[in-house]
Amino acid sequence: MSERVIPEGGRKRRRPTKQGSVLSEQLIVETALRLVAQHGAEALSVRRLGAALGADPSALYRYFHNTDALLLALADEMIGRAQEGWRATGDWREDLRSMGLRIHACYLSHPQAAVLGAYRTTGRLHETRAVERILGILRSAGFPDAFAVRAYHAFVDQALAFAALDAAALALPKAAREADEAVWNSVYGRLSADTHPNIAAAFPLLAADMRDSGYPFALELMLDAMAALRPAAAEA
Amino acid sequence: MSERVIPEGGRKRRRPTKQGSVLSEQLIVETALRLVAQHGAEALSVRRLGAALGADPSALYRYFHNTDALLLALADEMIGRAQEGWRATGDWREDLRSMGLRIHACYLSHPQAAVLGAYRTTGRLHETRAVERILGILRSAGFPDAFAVRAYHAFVDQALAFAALDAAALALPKAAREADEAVWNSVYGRLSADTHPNIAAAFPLLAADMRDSGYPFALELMLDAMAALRPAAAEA
DNA sequence: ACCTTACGTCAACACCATTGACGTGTAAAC
DNA sequence: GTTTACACGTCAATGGTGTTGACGTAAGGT
Repeated sequence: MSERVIPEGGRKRRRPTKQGSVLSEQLIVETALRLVAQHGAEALSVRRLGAALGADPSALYRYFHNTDALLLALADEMIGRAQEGWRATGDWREDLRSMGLRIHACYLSHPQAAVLGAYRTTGRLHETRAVERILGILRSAGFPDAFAVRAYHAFVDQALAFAALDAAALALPKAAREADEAVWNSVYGRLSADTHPNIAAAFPLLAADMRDSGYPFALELMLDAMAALRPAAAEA
Repeated sequence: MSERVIPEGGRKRRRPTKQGSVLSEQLIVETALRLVAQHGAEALSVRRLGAALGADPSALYRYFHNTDALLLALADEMIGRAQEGWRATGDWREDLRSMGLRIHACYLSHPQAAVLGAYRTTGRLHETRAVERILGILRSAGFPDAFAVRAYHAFVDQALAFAALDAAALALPKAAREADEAVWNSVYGRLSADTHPNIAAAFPLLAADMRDSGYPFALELMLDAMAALRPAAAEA
């Protein structure tokens, strides 16, 4: 088939499908996200997406090289949505914090899609913009480049990793999620102080804390550590 | 089929397969892990696992309710292996560090199972032991319970989240993984300094750093921050 | 030696991603 | 205004996947 996909820029002949939809990369991405939001991640297949679009499944291959390319497009769309309306304040800690929490929150609002895309490198528009911004925050905070790069890497991966972890828990089939949650009371709440003294001593606090995401606190610890390592010359 | 699976305890009639293997839950788990380790994530399918065992694929359903149950069994096996031979040194930082790195490394060695198991709460033996140990490290380091619990949560979730993130990248089909890696050179290396000044300035460092996991550095930052928040009374 | 039944096997089902061939309608060329 | 080229939606087929019900055989208890 040599090359089936035409880049979105040069599309002219928009022929409607039998059922009347006019396809586009954008429409496909939006429909896919909607499909996932409504019926869960496992509902995303080429066949079902084709049906939801009112088109033959194989028509998608005119827009995306394969399903993986489609996933990357979904991932990038979500990064874009996370950054929508974000503004730098000039306070590096505050800017990193808000960026991290936004990414986390946005992925959690589409748990099923987050699971699919959080760990991909897309190289697409929204992603490069996010990278540029975060690097910019760190470099203009006065961190030397070598440190800024390592800090960028740790920060971004932490945000995406927690987002994926928390999203995955949310995206679990209802039965499995409830079973996992019940384990805290049915197993950890009943461990003997003889065999598990630390769990027994901390259990009430533990059960309460595990209900929420560990990300905000982990993020705060990371920012603390970065602040402590910031060159004295850069301090305000 | 009512109930096809017999719990491992009550198995008596071990009939060899046509090709002579004698199946067991343990053998299946081991073979699956070996399959994944040797031939990559894609090699793990019921059919291929059956072939590797010298048995009809459907025989597996006599041992596991479905593939999800099989993968959970793999994950449980891995938690055990991660802690095998671990010993506390009494230095809380060193103990947390070694525990975190072990979990991370162990999950990475079986990415396919890690992706599915990292965000589940099993409440099984190996898991409760790990929780007890980590809480113990923090409490006997002198952190008050309320802080120890939050720190435990952040620590564990960060280890699992990074493990899942890095494992997911490894578990990608070969083509997709290579494409993601190539993006760093083909996209980020070619961004103009006009539109993306920070990326352009930091690119060589960035490309080098992104090749490895961000976890070790993120872990170190977390330990730094915890050390700074440790009550003065507890300091040696 | 007889029963019971566990468990390995077989065949079938429903789904999946992907591809090559085909023809039609569109937009550009003249 | 007609013609022409080809983009793109459609169809059919391929080889993969997990899962299940029916079946017979050999193992274990008696």
